[in-house]
This record gives sequence, C-alpha cells and structure tokens, in this order.
Amino acid sequence: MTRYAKRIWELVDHSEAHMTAEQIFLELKKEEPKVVQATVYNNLNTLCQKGLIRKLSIEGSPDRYDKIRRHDHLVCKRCGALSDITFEDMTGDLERQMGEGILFYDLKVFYLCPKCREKKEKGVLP
Amino acid sequence: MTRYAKRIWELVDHSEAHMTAEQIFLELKKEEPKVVQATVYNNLNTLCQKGLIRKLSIEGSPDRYDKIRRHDHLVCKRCGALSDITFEDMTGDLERQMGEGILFYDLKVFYLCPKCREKKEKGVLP
DNA sequence: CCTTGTTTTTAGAATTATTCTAATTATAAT
DNA sequence: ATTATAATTAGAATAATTCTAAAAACAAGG
Repeated sequence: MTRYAKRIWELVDHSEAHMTAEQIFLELKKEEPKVVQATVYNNLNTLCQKGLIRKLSIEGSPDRYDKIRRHDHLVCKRCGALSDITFEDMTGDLERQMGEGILFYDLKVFYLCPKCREKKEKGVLP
Repeated sequence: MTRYAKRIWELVDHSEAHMTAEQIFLELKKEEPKVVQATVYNNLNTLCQKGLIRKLSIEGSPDRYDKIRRHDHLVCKRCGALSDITFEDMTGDLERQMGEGILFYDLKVFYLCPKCREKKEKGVLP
C-alpha cells in the first residue's frame, strides 16, 4: 500500500466522523499539501474494492466512507445526522429466510435525534 | 396533488423498477412531452418529504425512488443489480435493543446475484 | 367569472460530485 | 541500471442535482 493509500485508510478507519471524499481530501492535505482530489477518489475506490473501507450512500449528501468493523447506523430523519450503533448481528436470521449467500448487509435506522426531538416537542418544528 | 405530482407518484408506486430521476423523467415525458427535468426533481423531493415515496441512495449510481410499502433490498455486490425482498419486520427487535423511537429502517443485503455467481464459478470473474 | 394571492412549472444557468485522460512520477522486479 | 507496473497529477469532462427568476396554472373570495 502506498503512503497516500495508507493514510486515507487510517483516516477513515480511525474516525467516527463518516467523512466525505472532500473532507478526507482536506484532512490529508494538511499533512500532504501536494495531494490532489483525484488521488483521494481513486484511493477511496480501490480501498472499497479491496474491502478495507466501505462507502455509505446517504440521501442528500455526497457519499461518505466508513470503517469496516461491523456496525449499523442511526440516521435522523429530519437533520440527517448520522451516528453509529451496533445491533445484534442478524446475518443468521436473514440467511434462515433467504438461504446462504449473504456477503454483508447495510442497516440504517431512521429516527429523530435528541436535538430534533426536543425541537419538535417545543413546537419549533412541525 | 397536481397532475404531474400524481403521475410521478404513480410511476414510482406502481413499479418494481427502482427508477432514477432521469428514467422517471423520460417515462413521464412520453405522456407529457412538455415536462422538464426540474419538475421531476422537485416533485420527487416533495413526495419524499410527504412520505409518499422513498429515496434509495445506491453506491455508484444516481438516487433511485421506490414505493413505501415495507420491504427490503438485495443488492449484488458485483454488478449492483437491485431487487426487492421482504424479510420479517424487525422493528420490534431493534426497539428492544435501542428503545422506542424508530421511524423506519432501510436494510440492504449484499450478495452475488445468480448471474454473477455463475460467472464466478466458471472463473470468468475473479 | 374576474381579481388576487399562492403554488407549480419552466428554461437555463449554476453548482456539486465524481470520473476520465494523458502525461509524469514513483515503486517494484529483473 | 533497466524495464515494467502502478500511482499521482492537473485539468478537462461528465453526470447529477439544485437554484433562480419569470411565466403559467390553480384556488379562493367577492
């Protein structure tokens, strides 16, 4: 793995931040001022292919990148805030229903985050 | 609901096709030759807000729109083919783990579709 | 069925996100 | 060193989506 690839992998893997390609680019640029966007996109793509990171497609914002360690996501329906949560692994359950062959799954649970819930209760939001 | 909005909703709601905004636009254009892309984007957005359809963000392709009736998705890891599947509802399970407050969830199960599996077995693909 | 106010649609520009191309540079393998 | 392979760069190109301001459609009240 090249220097850039390694740092990009580390940035994604050691962060809770669910960064976009742009944010990763800006972060990497702090240490490697010469790096260019395409490099970051290229590396993110190959890291995904190799299964070292994963891409999250989130409605209404650019793709985000995430570590692999098994976990699920909570998404606020109203403000889009994204956070990690780990539910019990349900691969077994799903395989019982569809048969073998699951590679992995992606579970997003939509809710109202504490901030938005509060606002809603105060009647600030519909 | 306006004429356009209604047709757009029907197109999405009565189809298994998981169409992109572009595809919906082309489809609608067959009956309504004057309609314009922005109208379709606008209506898709407001239909989503009203909870009448849902947007699916799929890695590597533009957003797709889907009916609301509860169901999950199978996605081929290799070719991206998307199909519907209905697993048992697991809202109860999830609430047991995180408490009340789930609005809905989005589950994508990644696997190898029959075509890709066959290719892989024949050694055509890595 | 006119007038007025609100919403929707339109055309096209603008923005954003991402990929592509071809040249250059770095890395690894003989 | 020499050559082959892969990564990086700059910048153009493409794709997807949103924005803007004006025009058209619609809805409600008189």
